[in-house]
Amino acid sequence: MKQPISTTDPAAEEIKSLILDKAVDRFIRYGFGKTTMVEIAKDCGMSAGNLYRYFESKFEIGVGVAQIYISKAEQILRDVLKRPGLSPTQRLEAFVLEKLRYMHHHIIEQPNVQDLVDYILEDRWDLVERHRDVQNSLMSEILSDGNRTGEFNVSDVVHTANAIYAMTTKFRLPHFIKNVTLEGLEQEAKAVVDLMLHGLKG
Amino acid sequence: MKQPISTTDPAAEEIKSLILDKAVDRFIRYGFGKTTMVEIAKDCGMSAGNLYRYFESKFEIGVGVAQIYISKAEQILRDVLKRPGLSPTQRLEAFVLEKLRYMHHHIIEQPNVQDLVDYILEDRWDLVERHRDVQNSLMSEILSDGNRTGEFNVSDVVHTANAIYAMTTKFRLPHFIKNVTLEGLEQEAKAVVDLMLHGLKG
DNA sequence: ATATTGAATAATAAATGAAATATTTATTTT
DNA sequence: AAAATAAATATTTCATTTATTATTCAATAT
Repeated sequence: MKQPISTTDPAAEEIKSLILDKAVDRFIRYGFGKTTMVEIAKDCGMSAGNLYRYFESKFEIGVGVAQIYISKAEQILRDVLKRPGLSPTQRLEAFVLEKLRYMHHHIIEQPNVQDLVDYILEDRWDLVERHRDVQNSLMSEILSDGNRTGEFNVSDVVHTANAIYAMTTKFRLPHFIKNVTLEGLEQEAKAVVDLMLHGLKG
Repeated sequence: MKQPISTTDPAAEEIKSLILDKAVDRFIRYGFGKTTMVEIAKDCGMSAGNLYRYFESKFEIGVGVAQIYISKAEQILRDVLKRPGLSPTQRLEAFVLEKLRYMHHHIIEQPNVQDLVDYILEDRWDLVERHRDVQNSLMSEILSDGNRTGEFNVSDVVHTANAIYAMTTKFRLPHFIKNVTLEGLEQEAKAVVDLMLHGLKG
């Protein structure tokens, strides 16, 4: 088993980006399974064999594409934290809704990519965990901020961020997002956020 | 297409029960796919063709078995509502935890039946919806009771029961229950229940 | 007449082999 | 030497056949 070339070489990094760009175009149009290494290579103006100097396998190209989509989602969520003029409460709701909208958009508009990401994440639970950790870390910031302003009263922000993540699981699962309207889902998500804010006793 | 005999005939009802009993034994041991109609018929002391006087198809036998398992779950949850000496808060937590334990038990101890139920429910969304409605109706009773005692302050019990159902989705999904310990799941479920009780502002 | 059977048919799943594709390696180019 | 190719090999996929199983139905028993 031959290893790809060093990832620290800056020129190689550009070629890897090119490959991911061309691959993603194919994956969007035809899906991961229907895209061949020869096609990706041709789009990049190189031979199929040469792809293996940059990626260990077709699967690893898929991993690269999935990581791009995960990174985009994380960027959107980071932007929610930077959005000016929102109270912690509003920020928390926006956080949940933006993730829901991102998922819904890709499931509806780019089902092939969504299928690819799901397929990759089946074998790469570590990426799911890392993405969860990033989200929980961002959520912890929102909770800490709420504590600061007095809006929240959360004793263990990390523990609570985890509980919120569990509570909002449904709004990250393609199975529950397909075949229903975004509007209906948003209403349901808002109800969940409202309940987690005020509690049954409030 | 020949229809099965009338379901109001009491003798026929007993035979249908026998068929479901024998079928479930096979499904538990060998799974739905590996069980043949001839085997079920032999266990019942009849011919395969005769099964069709009682069930339209093998799939409908599966539906019958799935309904039994769903009914059992609902009975367990009804029992939680009758359990004496519990506060509404404790009842709510017990409700969520009992469903989780029932799911976990079947996923771990009887994976073949769990697979069958999942397979049937894929094509019978109506059964999922009915089961959800039953659970939400029971949860509404718990919430109303909490309002009565002053423990809860829920303005729209049905709406809130729906939100609780959404919040606890994760604890009903085989995908999230496999490969983790029941103890860990229970802790997570308790954290979710605690958060939905007190809210972030409490 | 009703219930049941067992053979006949239809549908499904498993097995096979051929074609396509991923991956490796020997060779050529830069 | 490093980079890339193109041919060689190993896997996987896909269509086709074969076998199994579900379902129907004409015949038989109750």
